Amino acid sequence: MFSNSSKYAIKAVLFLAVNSSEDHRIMVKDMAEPINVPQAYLAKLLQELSRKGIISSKKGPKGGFFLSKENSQLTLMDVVNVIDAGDKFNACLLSLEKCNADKPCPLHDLAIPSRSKFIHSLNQNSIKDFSNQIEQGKVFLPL
Amino acid sequence: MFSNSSKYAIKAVLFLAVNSSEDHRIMVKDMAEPINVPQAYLAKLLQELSRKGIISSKKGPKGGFFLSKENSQLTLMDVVNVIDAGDKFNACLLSLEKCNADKPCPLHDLAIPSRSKFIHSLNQNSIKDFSNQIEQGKVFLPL
DNA sequence: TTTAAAACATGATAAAAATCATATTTAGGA
DNA sequence: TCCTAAATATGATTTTTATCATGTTTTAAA
Repeated sequence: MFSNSSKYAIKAVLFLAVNSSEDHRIMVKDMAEPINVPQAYLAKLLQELSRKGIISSKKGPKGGFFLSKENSQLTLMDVVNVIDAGDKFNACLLSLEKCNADKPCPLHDLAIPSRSKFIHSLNQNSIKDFSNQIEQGKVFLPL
Repeated sequence: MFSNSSKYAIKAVLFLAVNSSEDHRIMVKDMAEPINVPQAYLAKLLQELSRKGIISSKKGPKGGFFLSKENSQLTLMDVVNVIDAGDKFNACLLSLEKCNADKPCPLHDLAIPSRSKFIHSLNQNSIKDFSNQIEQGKVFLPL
């Protein structure tokens, strides 16, 4: 479903959503271990997310990464779209070019309805929504 | 979701289900193009499926691959379990070790219910069921 | 204004997945 | 029996993904 990279990116963004703010930035080296992602790889991912405007950053001493108000209005779909290119969520499960609702492949009807629901949630819930859920103890982080 | 390899394997098995029989075997070179899979790669996959008892084969002239009655009682889950190792269908979407129904990760409840349904269908429907659906024109092959 | 701490940019290496190639074994038919 | 057509076994190559490493730029603070 998700590549390793986008799993890492999601974990990082959720971590920032819960733990960072405009004036409390977090350095790569302080989040790599808590979210269990190799530090150098995480750095690369965070830089890309930052470059694409998904997260914010500040250079130099006391610098680090954080989510702005605007950032946390984005969705996890925005996050994975930056990391994994290509429209993987709308592709046929068997990668059949011709597969569609009219001429469905054998797996289409088994998979698409539930998948659309999932995609919809990814598109509807903002990052902020997720961090709220975490803070309310409805879902859990140990990442 | 599925690796490239298991997509190929599923396509091959469905093709055999519809087109082959105990006494009408099909050669790699005659199925590679119809199902749109590189021939040498397909050969390797078919050989593995055969070795693991998912499909049947006969060597030598007039040989080829086919599904026995028993083979077609297997499920697509059996197919992918042979090709993609590891319990990928029950793993957390974020690969979190600690994620479970009691302490769900933020994506758990969005994904698991629909995913379980899909997994259930993969486990319940036999290959024969799928080829029936194809023959009845309910689902379509162009692979 | 100098120093050091941070992100940033870029490229190198490693591991995994996909693809290709080829020699060996089996079996049908002349 | 011999030839040939097929699967089988095995390994090599390529491509993609994941990971590591290192020099450059920015900026806070002494």
